[in-house]
Amino acid sequence: MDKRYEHKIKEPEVLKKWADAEAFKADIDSGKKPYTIILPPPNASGKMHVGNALMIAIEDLLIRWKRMKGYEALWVPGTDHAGFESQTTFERELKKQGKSRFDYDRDTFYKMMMEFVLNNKNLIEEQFKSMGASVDWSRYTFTLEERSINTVISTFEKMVKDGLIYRSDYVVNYSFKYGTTFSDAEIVMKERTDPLYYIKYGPLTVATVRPETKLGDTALAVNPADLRYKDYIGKEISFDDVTGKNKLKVIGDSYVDPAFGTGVLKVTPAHDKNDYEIGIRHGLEVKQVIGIDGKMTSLAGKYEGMKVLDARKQVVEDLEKMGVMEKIDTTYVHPVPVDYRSEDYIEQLVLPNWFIKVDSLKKAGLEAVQKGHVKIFPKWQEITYTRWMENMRDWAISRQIVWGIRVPAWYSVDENPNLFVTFIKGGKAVSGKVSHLLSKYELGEISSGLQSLFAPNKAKYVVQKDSPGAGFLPETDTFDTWFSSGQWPLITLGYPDSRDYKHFYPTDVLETGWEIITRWVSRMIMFGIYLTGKPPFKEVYLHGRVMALDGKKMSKSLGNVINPEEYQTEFGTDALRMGLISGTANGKDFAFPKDKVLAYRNFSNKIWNMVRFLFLLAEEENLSSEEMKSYRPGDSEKDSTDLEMYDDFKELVKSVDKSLSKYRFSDAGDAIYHYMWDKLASTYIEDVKSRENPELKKVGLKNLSYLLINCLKVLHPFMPFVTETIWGEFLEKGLVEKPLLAKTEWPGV
RNA sequence: GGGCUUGUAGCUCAGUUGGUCAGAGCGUUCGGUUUACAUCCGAAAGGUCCCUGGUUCGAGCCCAGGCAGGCCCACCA
Repeated sequence: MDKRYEHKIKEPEVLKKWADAEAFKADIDSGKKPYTIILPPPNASGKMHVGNALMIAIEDLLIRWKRMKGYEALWVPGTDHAGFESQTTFERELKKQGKSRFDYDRDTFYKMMMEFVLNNKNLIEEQFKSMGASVDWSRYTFTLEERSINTVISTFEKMVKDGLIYRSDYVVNYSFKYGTTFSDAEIVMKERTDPLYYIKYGPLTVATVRPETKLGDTALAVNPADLRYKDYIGKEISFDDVTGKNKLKVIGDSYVDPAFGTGVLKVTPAHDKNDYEIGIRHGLEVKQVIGIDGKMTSLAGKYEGMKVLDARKQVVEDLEKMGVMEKIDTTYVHPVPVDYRSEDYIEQLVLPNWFIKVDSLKKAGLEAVQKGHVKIFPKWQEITYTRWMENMRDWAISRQIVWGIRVPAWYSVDENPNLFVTFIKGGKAVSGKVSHLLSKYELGEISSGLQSLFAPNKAKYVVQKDSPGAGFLPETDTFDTWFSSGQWPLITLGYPDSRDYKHFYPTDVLETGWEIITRWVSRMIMFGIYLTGKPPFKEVYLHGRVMALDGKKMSKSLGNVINPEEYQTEFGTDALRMGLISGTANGKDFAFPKDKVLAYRNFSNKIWNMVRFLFLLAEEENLSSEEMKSYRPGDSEKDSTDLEMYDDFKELVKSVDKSLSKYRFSDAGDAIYHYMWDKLASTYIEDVKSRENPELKKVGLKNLSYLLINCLKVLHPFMPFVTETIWGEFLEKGLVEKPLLAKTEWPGV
C-alpha cells in the first residue's frame, strides 16, 4: 500500500468497479423490500453546484445505508429541461451568432434547443457520477423524452375530462423582452424612483406613476371609511380626459389606503393585479389598452400603436396642456416588478391562460400532511407547506415559451377566425388574424412555419396529443416546468402500468432543498394523490442551503460561489461529501468552510494508514489470512480492552442506525469519526502495538482487523470511495469475500 | 405588514424529553518523529451559552419582554 491515500488515482478505479458490476441496478425480483428515492432532477444543460453536491451526499448516504441494510434500494436519476432557464441560456448563445428565436419557427427552434441540451446534458451526468452517486442509470429519465411527454399529456387529458382545466383571462407577469409570462416566483421587487403624477378627475385627484394606463380605467376607488370621499361612493363623475369627455363610477373598497397620495385610486383591471381583483369584486369592465406587443391597443384611441413609455410621455404632455396635471412628485421611490434574472421590467397584462382548479387537489394535499401520511423533516417546515397550500390559488400552467411540453390543444381555424398567429415565411415573420392571413397564404404554410399563436379566451379547442386533422392549428404554449416535474415520481417509475411503478411506488423519501417545498413538493403530493390515490412519498427531508464562506447566499455577482469540483479535486469526493454532511443537522442553512473538507481529507488518509499499519504488524507477527479471517470477537480475548472495543463498536452501530433513521446525518458521521480516530487509532492501536505477549498481540490484531472491516461498512455510505478502495485491499489479502463493499451487508449487532 | 428561523470558544457549528452540557473540527500556543499517518502524536490557552425578568431544588435548554442577524410570503396606486 502507498504511504498516502491518493484519491485522484483511487476514485476512478472505484467508479469503474461499480459500473462494471452494475452494482446499483435495482432488481424487482430480489424478494427484498424496496427502498426508493427519486433524485430531484437537475437542469439538463446546467452544471453541478454545491447544492447538488449536498443533495447527492445525503441521498447517496440514505440509499447506500438501506442497500446494506438489506433493502432493494432504488435511486432513480434524471434531468429536467428547466424550461425558461434553459431557453434563455440558449438564446444568449444565439445572440452571439446574431440570431434570436424570432428568426425561427417553433419546430425548428425546438429541434435546435434539443440539440443544444443533448450536447450539454453529458456534463452534469458525468459530474453526478463522479460524486459516487449510486443511482440506477438504467432507469435514467429526461423530462422531454417521449415517455415523460406521454405521461404529462395523459394527465392533462384526464384533468380536462374531470373538469379541472379551464382557460381564463388573468393578469400575468409579462415580459415584452422575452415574450412570455413569468410565474410570481420568478419576479422580484426592485426599488426605483419614478415621477408620481397627481391627475385631476373632475372634482377628485388621483396619484399614479402610470398615467398611460388611465386609458384603461374603469372606475375610481376610495376607502369607504374615508370621510373626505364618502359621499362620492356610488356616484358617477364626469371629467375631461385626454381622449375627450369621460365618465367613471366611484366605488368604495377597503383595499384603498386613505393615507397614500390623495386617497383616491384609479382602477385599471387590465393592467394591475390588485385592480383586477377590485374589478372582480365590483363587476368592473376589463379594458386592455396595452397589447401583447408592448404597444397601445385600439382601445387607447389616438395613442394606438405607441409604445408604452412613448404613450406615457404623450399622455403627460396632453394632461399638462389640458391643465389637469395638479403636480408631479419626482422623488417618489417605489418597488417595481422585475425579472429576477435580468432585472428587466415586467408588465402586468391580461392574457388567456390555461389553469388548474386547485381546490380539490390542495385539500387532499393538506390532509396528507396533517394526517401524517407524509411526514416532513424538520417538522417546522410543515408550517410553510400548510400556509402555502391554504392560500394557493388556481394555478396558471401555461408558458409562452418553446422549450417545454406543448399544451396538447388544437384550434380549428374555421371555428376560430380570430386566432392571432405569427409564422415564418421565407425567413420573415408574418403576423395577423388567421382569417385574414388565409386570404393570402395556405394553411399548410402557416402551420409549418408557425411560431406562436394566441387564442382568444373563448376559443374552441380539442385536446389530444396529435393533430385532429386538416384545418387545425396547435396551441403553442408549453406547460410550466413544475407541471411536469410535479409528476416526476410517476414519470420516472412508469405510471400507470409498469412493473417499476407497481413495485416501487410510493417511494420512501423525498430529499430536497427547503426552498422548493412550495413549488415542487406541494405539486408532487397533489398530482400523486390525484392520479394514484397515494402521496408519492412517505417522508420529506428538507436540507438547508449551503451558504458561501462569508456566510452569505452564494451568487455570481458577489463572486462568492463555491465550486464543488475544486474541493473534489483538491481533497477528494469523500472529503467533500463528509464536509457537507457534517453541517446539516437541523436542515438549516449553513456556511461551508474549507476547513471541514480538509479535516475529512485527513480522515481518509488516517483510515488508510490504520489499515496499512495493521497489515504491517500482521506480517511481522506471521498472522495468516485464514487465522485473521476466521476470528470472531469473543473467541479468545484475554485482554478486556479487546472486548471493550467490540462493545463500543456495537454501540456505535446502534447509534448510527438511530441517527440516520432520524435524518441526523451529522451525528452519525461524527460518531464514526470519533470511534475510528480516537478509540481505534489513538488508543487501541497504540495499546496493541505495545503488547509484549505475542499471543495477546495476535488477538489484538485479529480483533482490530475485524473492527476495521466492520467500520468500513458503517462508514461506507458516508465516504464510499476510500472505504471501497480499502475493502479492495482486504479482498486482495483474502480477508473478506464479497467483491464489493457497496453490496455488502451492514454489520449485525 | 404577515410568517419562519438564528444568536454557544477567534471561525464554522453540535448540545435530541431541563440534572457530569459547557463540547467538536479548524485556528492559536507549547512540546514531540528509533514500526503507520506531519494529511501525524501529546498538552494548553480560550466562552457573562445576545440582554432583562420569570418558572424550578436546578435553565444554552422552558415562559415573557427586549436587542441584533438571516430567510420566505405579500406588496400603497
